[in-house]
Amino acid sequence: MILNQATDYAFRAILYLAGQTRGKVVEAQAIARQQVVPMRFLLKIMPSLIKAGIVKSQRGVGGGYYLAKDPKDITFLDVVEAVEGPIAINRCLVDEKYCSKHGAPTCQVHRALADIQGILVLELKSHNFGDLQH
Amino acid sequence: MILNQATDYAFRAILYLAGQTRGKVVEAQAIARQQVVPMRFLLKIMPSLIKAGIVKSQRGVGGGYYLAKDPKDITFLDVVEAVEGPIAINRCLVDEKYCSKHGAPTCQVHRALADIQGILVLELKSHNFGDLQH
DNA sequence: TTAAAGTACACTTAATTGGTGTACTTTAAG
DNA sequence: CTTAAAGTACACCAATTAAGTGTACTTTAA
Repeated sequence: MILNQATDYAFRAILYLAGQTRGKVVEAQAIARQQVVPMRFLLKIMPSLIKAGIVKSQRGVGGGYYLAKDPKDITFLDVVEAVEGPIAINRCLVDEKYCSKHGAPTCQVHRALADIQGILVLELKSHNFGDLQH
Repeated sequence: MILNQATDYAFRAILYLAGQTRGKVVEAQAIARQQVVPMRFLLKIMPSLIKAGIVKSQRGVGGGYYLAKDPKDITFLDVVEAVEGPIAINRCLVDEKYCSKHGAPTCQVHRALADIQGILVLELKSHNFGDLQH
């Protein structure tokens, strides 16, 4: 029931990029140093943010990263899902084979968990990186 | 960002006990069989539910488990915390040393996460095993 | 006294986490 | 057109956690 370190680093990287003037290309080195993230690990995380359309990169000399959209359009949910994949607070919510009642509608635990997960997803969606800026 | 298997099994065990007539002692064997939980693993989980005051046990011949209180007074949060310990969606919420800004109030990611976690905890608290019974 | 039950604790195997190593590709600048 | 600074790709690794087992023990009704 915990976000992993990669997600935490992703939050910080995006927060940092959101604090730059829009479109400014920032090298990994700078993000890593400023946000106290192991540089090599950050470099491994960034591509998933790119695939998710959250940041863009520029390769070659003077390259780096910049946000692909306005910070207020980047939610916590976007970042979590980009790094960890779709949210599932219990594996029975992903794959029915893990539901001892095989076939969700009869399992009341399943229903309650789906409920709770729904609220969590909404809440993650309601926080964005624009709000964090002030 | 997922509950572990032990917690899932605990939910099912409690759901099963909640479906029995109040105070009836049910042996681990029966819970395991009915809820499709590996018996030995269940036996390892139950003591944490006992420590948390959620179930009680009777040892010896004819022994087993029964709920320590009314199902409606057992929340999902109670069970999660009994099995997994206090909830923390990010380690920076538990131990400041993991917050790159050392000292929470200045870190905006930290604040947003604390917010989200608060909602999650409330939601877990709002579901109980009495509601599941009908 | 016996056998059925829960308890305790050590162990095991596999997966996941958090990183690193090494080689590669892209690209601005000289 | 070469160089060096940057990101990318993919394989590897050590430590931790997850999920489950083995074995010995304690409690207790019959």
